[in-house]
Amino acid sequence: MEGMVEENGTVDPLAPSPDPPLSIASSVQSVIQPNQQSVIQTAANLQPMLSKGNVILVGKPNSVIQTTQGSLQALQVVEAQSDDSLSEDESPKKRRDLLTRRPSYRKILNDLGGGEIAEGKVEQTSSEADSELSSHSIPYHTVIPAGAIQISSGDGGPGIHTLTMTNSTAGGAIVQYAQGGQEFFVPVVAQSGGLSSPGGEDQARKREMRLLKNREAARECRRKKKEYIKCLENRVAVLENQNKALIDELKSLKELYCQQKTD
DNA sequence: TTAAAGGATCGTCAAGCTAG
DNA sequence: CTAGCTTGACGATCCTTTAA
Repeated sequence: MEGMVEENGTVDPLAPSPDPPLSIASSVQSVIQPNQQSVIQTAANLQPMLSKGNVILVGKPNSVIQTTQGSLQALQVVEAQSDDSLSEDESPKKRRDLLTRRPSYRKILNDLGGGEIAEGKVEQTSSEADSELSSHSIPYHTVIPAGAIQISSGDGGPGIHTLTMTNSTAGGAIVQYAQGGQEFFVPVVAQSGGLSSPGGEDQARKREMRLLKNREAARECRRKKKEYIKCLENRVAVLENQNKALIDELKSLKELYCQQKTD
């Protein structure tokens, strides 16, 4: 690929999601938007690529972007760290942590600003996520204490129309959800405290509750992850378009220059 | 048609993070 | 400090694709 910024680097997913592809006129001004906190990850030896107009200086941490307007934009350069760079005597656990731990999607998308993932379990911002949810029929349910009935209104979740409590007993109940033509059931355990029970039973109930919550949390987490990945894919597409436009612009300017030279 | 391979999804555990 | 939330990892299961 003969791209400029992307040739040797990857665009950081944390960068705010871009506006629609820049017009040529504006893209000539700056590859990196002044108000965007972009991070460009590059190969080690990427040389300055433009001699005039925009200069992108990379290759060393804490580099700076200098624009024609004379304004300086701090650039955080993330040095690619391969697995090899981790010391060998690092314990497997620590090593694993170093490799895997990353900011939460909520944090990332909060940083993104516009691309915030819906907070809470029943909000949804992206229509794609909507379709995904419907196509996978992910049960968007809410844990409620036994004995209580929660009616979900329109904004309470995508397509949850009716809720009915069945089989309500002292120990718990089955909550029945109807979503479109589908129905699904969720066992709900009575919240501890209201019932006197032997310790073991209480423990087991607590565990059930914890597992249920974690199950839902995992679902939610996976949904966020998918949405986040879609965000990234969209961003890649936009940046590729920008890149293409810039290449075309460069080409036409070159042609113009050559033409004028021969005249 | 069927078995194998590979991918997707799920539930669970564990550890980090955060709000109160 | 603690309870609850979030998320990577892992194993199990299901689903789809592909070759025989």
